[in-house]
Amino acid sequence: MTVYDELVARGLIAQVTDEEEIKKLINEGKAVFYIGFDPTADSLHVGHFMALCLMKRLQMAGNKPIALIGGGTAMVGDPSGRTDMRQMMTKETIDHNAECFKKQMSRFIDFSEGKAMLVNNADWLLDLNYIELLREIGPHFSVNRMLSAECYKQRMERGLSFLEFNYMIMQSYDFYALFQKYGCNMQFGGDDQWSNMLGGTRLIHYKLGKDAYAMTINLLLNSEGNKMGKTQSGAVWLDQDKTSPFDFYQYWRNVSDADVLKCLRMLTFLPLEQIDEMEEWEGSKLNQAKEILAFELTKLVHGEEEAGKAQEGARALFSGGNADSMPEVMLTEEDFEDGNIGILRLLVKAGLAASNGDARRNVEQGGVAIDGEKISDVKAVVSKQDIADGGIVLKRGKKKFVKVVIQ
RNA sequence: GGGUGGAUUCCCGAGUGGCCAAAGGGGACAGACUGUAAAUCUGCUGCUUAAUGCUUCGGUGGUUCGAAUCCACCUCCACCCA
Repeated sequence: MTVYDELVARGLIAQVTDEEEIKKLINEGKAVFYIGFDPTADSLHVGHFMALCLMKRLQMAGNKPIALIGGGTAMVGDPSGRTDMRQMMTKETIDHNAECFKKQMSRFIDFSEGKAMLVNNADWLLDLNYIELLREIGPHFSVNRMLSAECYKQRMERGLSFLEFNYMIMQSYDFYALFQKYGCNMQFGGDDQWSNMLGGTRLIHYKLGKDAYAMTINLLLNSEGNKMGKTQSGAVWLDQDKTSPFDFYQYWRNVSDADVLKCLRMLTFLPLEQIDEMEEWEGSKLNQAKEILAFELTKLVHGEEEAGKAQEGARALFSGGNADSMPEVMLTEEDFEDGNIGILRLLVKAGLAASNGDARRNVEQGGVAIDGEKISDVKAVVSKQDIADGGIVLKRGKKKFVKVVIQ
């Protein structure tokens, strides 16, 4: 099976500019392609992960990836598919984030011996001269066409600033610059980037009379049509200090039935035949597929050891037992009064409840347990000795566990 | 620059002087049922408390016994006109 066919079979490809040509290039390992990542946070998240996997797949097939960090484009902010303007970020924040991205990326992509490149568009965008740029590429962009682009649709109702409107031009310029500098002939990106990417191919065509190609990958949506990789407390990060391997594992362990196979295909490197077999699994057997998904992804992001720990921890916990690898919370002397701590305060301290009121509610509704024993009295107290002796497992709801220990 | 309409709790959105910690919906959270899934049903959703109390309706001042609601100024947003 060729790389291209595999990408199709995994449901990754959304749109392409020239299927035949792209197929040929990447199957023969002749593509020099880039994917842009705007450093809008200090860690990559699941959305980026998909793109990194794609890079890896193509790199393994002999193509050369260029990871572009958008130090320049982040100064502008991509309005695609957004309802609100992004918060403007300072140069310092962007630089810091770019550094973090760099570190994380090198864990996935092999940058050695010129097998891949890492560049930052701040290097060429920041020094552009306004009038020069306008005269050089301005004539090639039709405002009418830009305004009709799908990615601005939502913004046409709520307002689009001139700053953000220029994002497409910056991204197009990137492609144009990379094409000239490094012979980059292809751009990949999320499907929401389609119009920005077309801008680049068009610019290259007008300015240089050459052909460049673009391909988008499907966004990872769940069966309800929402973007995956988001929780109520924010994104699922690849940085273990922001999302622990255990939480990362749990996120995938908990995907709904309807989404497991899709996630396995799109995100893991498991052979397609193996995934196809799982198609037959029904009912509770699908739970096994979720375990595989969670393990595989945690392994890719945090390594096999962490993945193993997360899996064992989760298994032990959900089969009613205790576990070593779960989030731990330390209490100090000041947290106790007369050698005791109230259950409500304990929940708040452990980060399992937002406030005393929240904690109270959870206790009253029967959602709190210590070492497997339900606590139904909001006035219950836990003594220091009980915790000191090996710690206790505090549970809120069905899936939230914390090990409480004393410093 | 001129005009009009807006800003309410996580989101949408009602409320136009006391009965408002603020309807309704969504989401989130907890419980039941399950398979750490989905669907369904129930509860719950500012902080604090034993009761009570405290802080909130874009901002700042004001009127009033009493303001999310009335007035003034300001900030921001949308639409129309230039």
